[in-house]
Amino acid sequence: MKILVVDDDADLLALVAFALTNAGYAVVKATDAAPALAVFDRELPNLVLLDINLPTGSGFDVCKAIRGRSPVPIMMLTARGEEEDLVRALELGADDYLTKPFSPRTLLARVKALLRRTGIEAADTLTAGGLSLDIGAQTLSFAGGQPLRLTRLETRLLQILIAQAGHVVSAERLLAHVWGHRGSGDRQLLKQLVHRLRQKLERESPGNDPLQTESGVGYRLKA
Amino acid sequence: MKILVVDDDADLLALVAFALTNAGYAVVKATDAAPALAVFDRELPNLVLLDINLPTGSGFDVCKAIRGRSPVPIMMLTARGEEEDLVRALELGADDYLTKPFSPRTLLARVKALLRRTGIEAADTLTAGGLSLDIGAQTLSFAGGQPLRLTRLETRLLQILIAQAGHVVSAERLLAHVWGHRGSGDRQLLKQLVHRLRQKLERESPGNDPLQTESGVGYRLKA
DNA sequence: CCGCCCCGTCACCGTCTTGTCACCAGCTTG
DNA sequence: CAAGCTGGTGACAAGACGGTGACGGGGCGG
Repeated sequence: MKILVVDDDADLLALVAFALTNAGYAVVKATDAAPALAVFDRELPNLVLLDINLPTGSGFDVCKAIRGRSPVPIMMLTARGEEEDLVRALELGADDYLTKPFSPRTLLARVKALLRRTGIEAADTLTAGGLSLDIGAQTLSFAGGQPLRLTRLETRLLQILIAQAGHVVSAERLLAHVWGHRGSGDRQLLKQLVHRLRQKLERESPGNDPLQTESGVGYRLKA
Repeated sequence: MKILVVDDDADLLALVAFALTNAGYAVVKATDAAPALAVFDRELPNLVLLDINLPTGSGFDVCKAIRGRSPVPIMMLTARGEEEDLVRALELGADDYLTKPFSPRTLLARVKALLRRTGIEAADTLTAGGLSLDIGAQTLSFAGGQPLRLTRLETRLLQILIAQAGHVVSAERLLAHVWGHRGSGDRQLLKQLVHRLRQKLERESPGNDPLQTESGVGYRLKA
């Protein structure tokens, strides 16, 4: 589940990104109107959090532009006292709004409700390099092949590797993402998990290991 | 399809009731917390529209009380500026919310969306993969076969599985839908229900189990 | 009141998942 | 070359998970 956050206030942006990331969402950021659209086209997020006040161009234009190319749910962020703007945004196709200041808890509850409302809950698949990971169903599909069942840990491992496809992901980061802080420093866990996942992949598509070992650093998924 | 509307504003109540009635729903009304629960128990509506601000007792208590006895979808009605209350309601088990003022058109769209999402569509029969479920009669028919009698829980289980045919439905979601929040986390209930349903289906159509187990995730109905 | 059905609960079993240990090979370093 | 580190591999066991049978309480109709 990928969320685009657009706000020119760097502090707020960082806070929101932190809260969402902690809740398991992938976050992409933009601080102005034009970059926001560029990031949108590149990342195709599942939800957009959009500030009304942007340095150049307003949130309205961004809202309208996004709505012109996708039915993705949009939640506007407004300062108190901008209620009139709000109405305009809703008419332009925004789905919901949130008044600043708000707590991370509020943000998460509203984001979840909006996702539920628009029915985009579990339908998130990550794709890279001929692999397609369905996180909800815990399955992995090769380009044109039938789905392969994965375990919980294997899914978590691939989730981050596919999201970062082509880039090395450090062992520490993998450990933190798959096991939480508990597994910190235990490379053996990671060794075994990679080993077992490779066996599964090998059986499915022999002689083509997409998991590359970066000695002394971590692992990388072939792009 | 019966909808309970709870609001102390008589004008709004009349307006909402009018819009819903026109759209073909049966509407029952209440203007305060205690009567709302009484009406709920008597009428067992399929959906609840619930104002947060009530003369005596708050919408929270009503929401919690209803959620304690039924997984019926609940949509909260809030005035602008009550966002904090909203979060609490969502955490208490409300499924969606609507901010006043709203147009009748918006109301209908959201009510329909919520009913669709929770699988309680107006359609009395759901069909998928050669199975046809009559919710009102609690019967299931195979393609070309005679109807099979189901229990209440079996009907609720199949209702969501058929609505999501071909897609995995998580155990958590099944538990929430069949038992409400009470059954949360109790996989044994689900195990037994699936077991009993499979026995019934097996007797009816041997060697053809449409319920697929997705280990570690949930169940899926063959499309 | 009695029997039947629904369904919550317990117990047991086989399978799968996962943490842990042991060992090996390759590379680097002194 | 020896020692140490890193990564790959096999094996084992505890625990989780799903399937199954059985028991019994509560509600309902006869």
